[in-house]
Amino acid sequence: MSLPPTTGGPGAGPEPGPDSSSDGDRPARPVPEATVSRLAVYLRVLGELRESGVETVSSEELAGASGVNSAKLRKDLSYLGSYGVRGVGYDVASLQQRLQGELGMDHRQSVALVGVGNLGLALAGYAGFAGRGFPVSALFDVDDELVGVDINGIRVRHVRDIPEACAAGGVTIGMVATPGPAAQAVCDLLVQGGVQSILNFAPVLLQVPDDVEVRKVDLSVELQVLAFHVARRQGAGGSAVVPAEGREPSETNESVVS
Amino acid sequence: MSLPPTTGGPGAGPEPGPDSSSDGDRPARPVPEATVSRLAVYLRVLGELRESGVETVSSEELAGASGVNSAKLRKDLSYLGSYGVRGVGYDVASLQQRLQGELGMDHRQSVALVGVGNLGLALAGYAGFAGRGFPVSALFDVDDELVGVDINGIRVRHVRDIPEACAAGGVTIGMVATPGPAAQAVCDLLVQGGVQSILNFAPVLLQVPDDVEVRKVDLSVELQVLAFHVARRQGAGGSAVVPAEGREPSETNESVVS
DNA sequence: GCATGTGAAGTTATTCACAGCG
DNA sequence: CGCTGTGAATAACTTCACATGC
Repeated sequence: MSLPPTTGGPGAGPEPGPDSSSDGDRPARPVPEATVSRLAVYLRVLGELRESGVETVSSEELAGASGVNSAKLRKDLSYLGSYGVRGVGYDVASLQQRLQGELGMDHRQSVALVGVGNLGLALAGYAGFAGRGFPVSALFDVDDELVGVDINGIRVRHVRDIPEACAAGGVTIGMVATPGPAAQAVCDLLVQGGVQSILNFAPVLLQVPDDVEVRKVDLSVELQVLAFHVARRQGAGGSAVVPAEGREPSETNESVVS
Repeated sequence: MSLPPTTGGPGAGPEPGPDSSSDGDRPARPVPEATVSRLAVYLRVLGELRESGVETVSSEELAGASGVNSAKLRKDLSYLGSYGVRGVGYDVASLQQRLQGELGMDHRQSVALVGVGNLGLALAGYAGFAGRGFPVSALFDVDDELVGVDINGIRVRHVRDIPEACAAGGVTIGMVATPGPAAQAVCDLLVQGGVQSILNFAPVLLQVPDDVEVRKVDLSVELQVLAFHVARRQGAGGSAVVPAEGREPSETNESVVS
């Protein structure tokens, strides 16, 4: 029960070298993690601009539409090299292409979704995925009622088929939308199938090998951060608490997706 | 088209003083933003520990179960004051209570959800919300097919009722799960209804007054960050790109939830 | 002239390492 | 003696401000 946290090694010490992959070439251009998330945002905005027929944008404009300030945007883009023209701005089409390349959109990304319950169904049907280059191409569940059912033209398969199906289908990204208790087992199956990137919606900490990347989306955490700010605004400073008429938080904590 | 970004002022210059609010009292305990998100995670883990009958945890254990290192956890908790016992650890129950207070769980949090489509339905039924103190208490949509329908015992109302219903129901948090183009209008209605915290699932940047807090959950961005790491691993360093057999990203970009 | 690209300064967050207390 | 709480050191990220080049 005391396994090491996400990133770190077994506990020995800090990692030996900055990059252990055998490529050996360039120091693998260090794009800061914070920058990567924003690149994805810029890419969407560029898509919208392109549809609107805009051919060129300044850092100021693109930044404004992305919700960041222009200096940050320029610094972010500078990690990819110079793709702007001084005194003019950026060419929308070519910057878009550059970002797509950088964000791995030139590799085919194949997404598998495990857990076709409440949330899973929504994710399976989420137009934003297919529309942005991440078509969900495989569905899995344990429920016999669901296995065999067609959703958006994709047949739900049993989770036991995950390793084989993922390996065969070249799945690069797995999404885990199962109840918490099932998540780790499912994750292991995905890893077994060669999946190296996992988006986890289950409220648990997934344990994975060092070469697998996990991102977690925790909706309750998002709400709680908002609740914090609500409390901050209303309750002001005090430490004493208002009893919140007639209802205590109580220890209810069933957790987990449906 | 050149509205100022989220936080900053009109753009004149740096703010005059460190704190311009008129409270004047304590510097309003500065809990770092990054810490707040983690407090929510600790709170969940504490709930699980409590259910397991654990009465005391060390920073090491709690940190491990939360996916952070122990120093960070201790520093995070230190912003709330000393609630641990040296040489022993933390009392699970009292720490849980303390965190609940800090995260606004002692105020009643009432959540309104706008957009009962694909994703909205899933969110409405997400057990994790109700179970963790965030019951969705109001549903809204524009679709006449949906208005009037009962979902989990809650009747869907028309979006035009948002201002009145939110004000009357004391809604503190609004969730926007509409298609992108509708999001801003919906957001305005929520703000009109007095909602000061919004969780936005639509792929657009919401424009709100300074006293309203918005958090954005963008699933495509999450996938793209993962895709970036996939590409980084496989494609290695090179700048030149593999044409990805037979399919270009193309300019398809319909975006938006169903 | 004008907007990019970038060193340098500033800010925020993480980690270290150890004093202090039960 | 063990584990918390925290100042100090480090690292990551952001913002500033201006040289650079079209």
